[in-house]
Order: sequence, then structure tokens, then C-alpha cells
Amino acid sequence: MSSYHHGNLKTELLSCAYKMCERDGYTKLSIRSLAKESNVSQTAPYRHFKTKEDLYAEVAAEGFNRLYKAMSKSKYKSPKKNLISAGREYISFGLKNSNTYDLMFGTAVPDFTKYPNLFISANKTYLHLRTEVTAYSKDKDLSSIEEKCIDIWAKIHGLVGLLRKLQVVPKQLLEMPDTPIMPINAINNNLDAYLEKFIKNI
Amino acid sequence: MSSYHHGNLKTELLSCAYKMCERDGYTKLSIRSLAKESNVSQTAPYRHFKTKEDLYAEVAAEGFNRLYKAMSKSKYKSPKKNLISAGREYISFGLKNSNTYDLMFGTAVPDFTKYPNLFISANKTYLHLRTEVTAYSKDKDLSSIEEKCIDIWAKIHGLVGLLRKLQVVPKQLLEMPDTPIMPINAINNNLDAYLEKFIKNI
DNA sequence: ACATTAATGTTTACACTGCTTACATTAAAT
DNA sequence: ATTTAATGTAAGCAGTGTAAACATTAATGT
Repeated sequence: MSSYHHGNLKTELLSCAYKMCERDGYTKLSIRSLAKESNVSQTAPYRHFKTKEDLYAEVAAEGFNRLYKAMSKSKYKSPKKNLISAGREYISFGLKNSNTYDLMFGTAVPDFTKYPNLFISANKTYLHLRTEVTAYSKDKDLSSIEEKCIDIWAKIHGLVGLLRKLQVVPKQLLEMPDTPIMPINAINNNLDAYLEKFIKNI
Repeated sequence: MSSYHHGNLKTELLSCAYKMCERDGYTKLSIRSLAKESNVSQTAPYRHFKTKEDLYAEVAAEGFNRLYKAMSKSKYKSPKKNLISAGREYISFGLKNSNTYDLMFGTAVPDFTKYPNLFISANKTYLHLRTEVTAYSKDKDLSSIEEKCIDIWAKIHGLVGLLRKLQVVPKQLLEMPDTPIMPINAINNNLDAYLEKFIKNI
């Protein structure tokens, strides 16, 4: 039997790594533990990921692909509805896949340009946002559009970070008893309404 | 001579750790390397920091203390000027002390409540922001103030993250040739003006 | 003053990590 | 069919977090 050569080890390693990352956090994801959980030798992964950062980059890229998918699933005619949906899905992704989110936006992979796959999927996500903002915005001037994109992304991204630090989860997204440290009920009670108010200012 | 007992090892370890963290990033800061750079035995730090996360927490707390100091140094009569200054100082801190900033806002210390020092200094920073927002805002209702605080902090925090990911540094803060990936010239050319426009919406 | 104790430092040791080098096996190409 | 490139394994280095046993000194109670 030929089980020496696995066949598609890389694919399996990657999906296993994604699972492990989301389950235990990327800091716990080691090449050795990945090899173990995939039932191959300790050094087998090195044929497919030259360094640990390589592995991180590929997992992060997969994360962006899923984030993109979630953000672009709504197909309303109303650009406003699409934008709100994208925002909600973004926040939902960030809170539910928080470990992967950390990998994507933290410093584990400091320079995306080193990893074409990652750069492309991250950029794809941004470009989708830009498309939706363009559809929504009256002023179609590119540089003003991009400024708005930065505004939106920054704020939503920061919101995810703060919501997690404050250990608050909007009720709309998850059923669990929450004890907010700070009163951010406007967000907590009705996320969509909050987002609607939010995009009104752009 | 009595050099067996160091005297104030903890203080020195901490300031050394802060330096190392900012110099090399917190991922490179190990208890062993800290011990080495402080010329003590490998395990000496454990008398003062039970775990690595303990060490992280103390360095992060020092970071918040410095951030607080920077944010609260302006003493204008105009609440608006103070708020803009705080925002500028925050962004400046985040970009210039990016390694420490990562430690403070990343996941190295997931739960601040475990570390009273850290929790208090982080909270002090937030409360200062709230004070400035209160002074600036017409509506003094607490919960609306706090909502505004979240808005501001989230956006500024997200902005720092994005500016770094995009490898852009506002000209006002640092002199260095920059090649923005995206056209965010409004931010890049005049940070204070950007911040002024920003707080107008709250 | 002196003995006891607590605090603080060192040594040693274990299990884990990233990664390199040398080697083994097999699929693909000529 | 033979060569070659791809992909697997084994062994090993240097660095890590952390615990346990031991050494030295400062603090404390009598």
C-alpha cells in the first residue's frame, strides 16, 4: 500500500490548522501539534509551509475568504440594506471567529505583501466593501469613497475589538447571558439600528 | 559584597521588559531573554512574575499609564481642543509604540480583570476620555456619553490598526517617506483637521 | 543578640517549540 | 526503465515556559 505519500497533505493540514486555530487560538497552533493532529511526522508540514508565519498567512487568507463570503451574501436591491448586512456579518464574524480574527488582524503576519494569497483575499474583502459603499454613496468620487471606507472599516474593526475587551456580545448575534461592563445598550439591543445610524453619517 | 539579593530586581525587570517589548515586540520578549538582559539567572523573574502573562500584564499596564499621560497632557480651556489633542496623542502613541500597543490591545492578556493593576490603568485611560467627551458634549446624559466614547475609541483604535496595516504614517506625526497603498490623503495631510471633522459627528 | 522564618536568588530538570540537516520513498518526466 | 523532483521520515540543535530542590540573605520575634 502506498500511504507514505499522503496525496493532498497540504489541503488537510490547512483545514486542520484552521480548525485548531479557531478552537485553541493561533498562539496554541504549533507545527508540531498540527503534525500530530494530522497523523504525520513532526517535520512533514515543512514541505508545505516553510515557516510558521507561512502557515499563519494561509490560515489568515482562508479567514478573509470566509469573511468575504459572509459580507457579500446579501443581495438586496437597497445598497443601504446590503451595507448594513455586511456590517452585521463582519461583526458577527469577528465575534464568533475571534481566534481567527486575531490572526487576520493581529501582528502574527505583519506584512501581507509577503504573501500574495493573503494580500489578495484581504484586498478582495476591502474591494467588496468599496463596491457597496460606492453603491450607497451619492458622491462617487473615488478618493472620497475610499476615505469613507477607511472610516467604516476602522470603526467596525475597532468596535469588534472593544466589544470583545468589554466582553459584550450583541443579543442579536448570540444567545448568552451577558453582563456589560459599560452601558452600551444601544449597540447591544439592536445592532442593525445602530449600524443604520452609523452609516447615515458617511 | 552582597550581590546575591539584588534589591529592586522587580523594578529593573519591568523597565527592562518594557524596553525589550518596544524594541523587539512582545512575541520576542521571553522570561529567559529578560533574565539574560538583566544579568540574573534564568528563573529569577519567576519570583516576581508567576507566569509570562503576568509579565505581559504589567508591561501592558505601564503602557496604559503612558498612554493616559500623553492623552491628558493638554490643558486648553477649549474641550474641543483637548479632545483633538487626546485623539492625536492616542494615534501617535499607537504608531510610535506599536509593539507595546499590540500588547495592550491584542490577545496576549485576554482578560484584564485578572490583573487589577492593568484593569485600573486601562480604566483610568477610558475615564479620562469620558471626562473630555463629557466636557465637549452638549448632552450630558451618561449613557449617551458612554455611547459616544465607544464610538470614538472604536474608530480611533480601528484607525491605528488600519494605518499600520496600510503602512501609512500621518505626516504630522513622523518625518519619513511614505508610500500610501490607498489614497487616504485627508488623514495623511492634516490629522488634526481630520479629527476635528470626526468629532463633529458625535 | 540570636534563632527562626520569609523573601529572593540559583541550579537542575522536563516537556515543548521552530527549524535544519541528512536520509527514505514514491510519483512524474524523460 | 531510469532519472529526477516531490514529498515523506528521523535525528538533533537551540530556545522556551515552568516546576522543584537548594542557597543566601533580609526581616522578624523573642
